[in-house]
Amino acid sequence: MEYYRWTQWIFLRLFERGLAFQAKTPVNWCPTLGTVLANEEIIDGRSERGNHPVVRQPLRQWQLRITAYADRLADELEGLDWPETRQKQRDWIGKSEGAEVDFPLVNRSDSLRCFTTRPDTLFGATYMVIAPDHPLMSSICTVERADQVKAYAAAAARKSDLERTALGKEKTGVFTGAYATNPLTLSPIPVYTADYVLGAYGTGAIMAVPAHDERDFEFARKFELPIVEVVSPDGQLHEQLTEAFVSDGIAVRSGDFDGMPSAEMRVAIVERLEAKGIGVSKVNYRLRDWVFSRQRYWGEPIPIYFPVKAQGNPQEGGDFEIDYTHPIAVDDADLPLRLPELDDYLPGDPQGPLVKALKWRFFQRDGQWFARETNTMPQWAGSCWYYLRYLDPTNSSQLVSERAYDDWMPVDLYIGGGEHAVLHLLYARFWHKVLYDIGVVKHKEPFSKLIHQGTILGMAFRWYAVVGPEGQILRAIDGDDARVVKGDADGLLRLSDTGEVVEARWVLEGDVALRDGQPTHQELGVRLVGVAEKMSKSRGNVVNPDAIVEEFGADSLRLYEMFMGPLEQSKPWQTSAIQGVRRFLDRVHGLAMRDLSSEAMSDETARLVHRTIRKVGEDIEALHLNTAISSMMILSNHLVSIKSPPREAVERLVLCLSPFAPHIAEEIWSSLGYSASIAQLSWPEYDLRLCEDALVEMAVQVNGKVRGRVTIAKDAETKAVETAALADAGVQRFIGERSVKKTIYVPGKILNIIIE
RNA sequence: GCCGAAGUGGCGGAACUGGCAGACGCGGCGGACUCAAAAUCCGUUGUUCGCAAGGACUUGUGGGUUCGAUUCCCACCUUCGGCACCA
Repeated sequence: MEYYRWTQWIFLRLFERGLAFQAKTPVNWCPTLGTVLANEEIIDGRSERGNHPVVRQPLRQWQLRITAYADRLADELEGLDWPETRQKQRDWIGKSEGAEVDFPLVNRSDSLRCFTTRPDTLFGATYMVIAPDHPLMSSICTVERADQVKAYAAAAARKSDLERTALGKEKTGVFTGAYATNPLTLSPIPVYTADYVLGAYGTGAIMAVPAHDERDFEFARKFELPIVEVVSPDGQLHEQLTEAFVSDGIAVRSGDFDGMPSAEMRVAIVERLEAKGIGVSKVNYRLRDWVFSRQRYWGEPIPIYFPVKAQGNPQEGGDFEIDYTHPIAVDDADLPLRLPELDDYLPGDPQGPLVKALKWRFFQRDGQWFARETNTMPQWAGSCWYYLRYLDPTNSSQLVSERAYDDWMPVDLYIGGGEHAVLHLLYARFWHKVLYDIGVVKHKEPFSKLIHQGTILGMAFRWYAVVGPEGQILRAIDGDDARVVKGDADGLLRLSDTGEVVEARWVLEGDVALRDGQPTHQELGVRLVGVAEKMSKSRGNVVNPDAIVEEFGADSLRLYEMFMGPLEQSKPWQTSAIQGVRRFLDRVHGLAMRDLSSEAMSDETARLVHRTIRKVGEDIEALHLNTAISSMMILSNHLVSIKSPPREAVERLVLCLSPFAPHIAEEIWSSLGYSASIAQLSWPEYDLRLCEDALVEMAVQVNGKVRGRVTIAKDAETKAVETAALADAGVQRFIGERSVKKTIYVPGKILNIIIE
């Protein structure tokens, strides 16, 4: 509650600055969840959570004006140490520069404004398209067309995104009966409506230039509209275009602009339009404002209330009418605004379940009734700024103290799943920037370095079952049989030679037999192919970490997860492989229990110890945790082989291991006789001189192939190396009688002798 | 379709800045211990030709640059992730 007090506090700052506002807009209403979802939370027309259908429906909603920050959100990504996610966010924001152009409507005094990124193709605009939900729609369409247009618009509204995409890209649309004038050619052009134009983007209307836009080209073909080339690749005129030419070129059929290159013309045209007052240069974003209200109980209450006209006492069921046009902020001093107790907090009502809390919802002040907002905030709200509150969680007077902020911020390394690449990470950056603007934080960006950890996949082994018409298994074939192909029409797998239908079948790691080194089906004897996929119940390849901890221990699980491979990579879980890290931990433990020598380390051991310290330290910095562990394994293998391992070496190994396997390291440390925690110690130092060898074993190549090796001083002179190399029997054998043409010597690396 | 990432042994993976491909681990094989098994320990393990010494081949495919390419360049194939009528 102390936490969401500050979430509400931030909301009020957003509200004061006009960044939180109400709008009655078509939203993505999910009847099953009883709530509204952001575009980002919908995948193929279904909810990301639970996969329920979603419909478009107008509803009063709170929105956050993230679009006001679009430019900064895109530009300030520059300089962050982030992976590909930077580009993903830029794509999501989708900045596009162009112009808005007015097309006067024929027989009317007003015009239709459209957005285009290609003002240079304006002379080729042969028709216009407006979105089915365009506000001017009902007024511009002619009487005789009205029914058809209305039917089309209604059908488009019903279509979910899923249906729109499932129907392929076949263009549909109807003529509205209206005409507009191309402001440069002055010819009248028809105005169509089609759902390939989106009401929510740009102005909801486009000028269609079929010669230079693939979608317009397709539409023009279908409706037999004129296609006029105005940009030519070579400056020549072409009559019949077989496809849209979308690249830049040379202007043709464009009056006094003829001959101008596209880039230049874009500027010139906008200047002309601006001079005439019929156009303006304009930047648009794909990013939409963020629908921030949810119709659920479990969310921070939105600290806003509204005046009410009431007949009687609305707390006791009296009639009331809420004036949503006058939102009033709750005083900061009255925060947090808590959730009321509710018997039934299931969602369903489009205003949210809080409408049922009459005592909470309505209150009276100076004889006037007011009603609280019954929508609540989404889950994202709290996660937008938790990294700040973590620094100073008990502070009751400030969101975060300056001292705590300076001690910790910005976040040096943020490790999070790739699924948050555009949702959470964009929202959090937006809030951070607002907090920056009001002086709560001092950095423009919260997270300096970002890493997405890879998903751990479940491993399953495939074979193919040849199935008969009733689904019975006729016989089994190898999981890598090349004859298995996917049918184009039905998507079923078939054998390319016999045409029989086959199905992929799966067995788990534990049921795989090995024959001649090949994974094989225990009973059927067919070859299996290991396939790593996202863990899912249906495939049965889910691994429960609790069971792993139970069997191998928490340190083994940690260590194995780090040892599997690069942090950022998706990698398959192999329960058999965790045995390896468990063995390693057991060996280190066993090592420490042995009779340790207190004598100085041998030169060989000392070198390995110092090298390991360096390697592990560097690998931790670079987050190469797998190779850090492997170098500790090398050291432990070495120490195990010594009759009486030096105590000094073992202690340093345990110290290196402690961040990776803290529990067992602590345990070993205490059995080595120390009472203080190993976690309190600082990282061991290494001696650089011991990390480098004076002598190196160097490969000698003859014509690029390794034929021998010599042990020689690291920085030996070319002459000395050549002499040593030529003395090597293996090298001599390959040179024989032939003469040496040239030698290439890279000190410490290689000597390559080129012969005739 | 567009954008991004990645293809290395039976498997997970390693290889600094173009310099000995396969570290480390799993699995396999052989051995020790054991009545036996498990656990543990030792040896071995890319493919292939060869009795052997030794040779040839090998980092998705095909080209290129280079004395030398897993690494750089071009084209293609495959897999994974994201976006998908954004004018």
